[in-house]
Amino acid sequence: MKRPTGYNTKQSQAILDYIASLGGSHVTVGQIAGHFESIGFPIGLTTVYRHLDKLVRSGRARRYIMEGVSGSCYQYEYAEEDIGVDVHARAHEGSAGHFHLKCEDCGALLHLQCEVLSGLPKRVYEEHSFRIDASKTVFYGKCADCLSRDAERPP
Amino acid sequence: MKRPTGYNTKQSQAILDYIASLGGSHVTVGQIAGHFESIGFPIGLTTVYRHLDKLVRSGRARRYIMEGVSGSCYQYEYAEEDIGVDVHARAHEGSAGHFHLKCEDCGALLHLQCEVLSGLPKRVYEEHSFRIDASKTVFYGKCADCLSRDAERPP
DNA sequence: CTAGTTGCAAAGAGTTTGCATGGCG
DNA sequence: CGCCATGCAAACTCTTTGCAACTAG
Repeated sequence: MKRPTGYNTKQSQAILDYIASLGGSHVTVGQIAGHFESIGFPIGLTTVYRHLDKLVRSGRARRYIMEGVSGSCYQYEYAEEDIGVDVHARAHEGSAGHFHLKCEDCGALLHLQCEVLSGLPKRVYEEHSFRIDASKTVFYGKCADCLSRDAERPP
Repeated sequence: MKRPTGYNTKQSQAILDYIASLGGSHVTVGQIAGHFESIGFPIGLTTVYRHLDKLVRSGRARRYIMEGVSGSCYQYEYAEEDIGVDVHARAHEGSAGHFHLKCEDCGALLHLQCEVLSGLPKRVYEEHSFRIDASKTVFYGKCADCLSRDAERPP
């Protein structure tokens, strides 16, 4: 993988380490900047944006556009080994990449990986000639917590 | 369905008619405003936003946040009869309501109904206690046409 | 020394809100 | 007349760019 001179600065490494430490959970740029500010190592928003951009382009992170309570914003997550750059090349073969579940009530974003779905991109490609990009697909609905809360106290 | 007094103004009706005429294709607010300007019946951006907001809330339109070449923006599409409000009531029973496939290249919106997916909401509910709202879920990717175009002339 | 990085400030783009005007019942 | 729709302007949020100071090799 191409690695330009001087790329591994403190900030660059810190950002990569941080999103990697989240194990696939999503963060916004603001949350990342906030994290580093709170640990006494502030990183400018601009810098965070630029590094995430690099990481996304090199396949080490993924970017989603998501709707939140107050408008929309980008969310980033670490791209784990098996669903990185090379997924693009073999997506039509049925990548195992996970889907996402977003709770419309509480906003929780969950990972969804189950047997039915792991074969879905392949099936859809075979039956509909449509190549699904799992990483950009989000299922909307209600999570278990909100469902049980509703059951106790109907809306 | 509740219909407040004075709701059917010229602008309101024009916007609904327009997105309905697109047969499920998506448009941005700017495109809608541009359309009405070009036909000699300009509607202010604010008004477009407000009417779309109403339409989304009443279930006659759906809003997606999408990534474009120059940043992200909301896109709207007409909500057809069969994937409207009543899906909510029986989603947890494993509704047969179809999903949508949206081509990121050409914007085509396809209906997706296959055996794997018809049982998906039920499976996900059983395994993850998450109730999927099929009508709000869109799979992103590339349609057959764009795939074959890419094959001929790689990007 | 040189090339690349950093981050403030300012510019952009899309969306929402405040408010005065105007149309329709 | 009274209520609500309309749309301009301004506010807001998130993101990107310009630029001068700085850092690492």
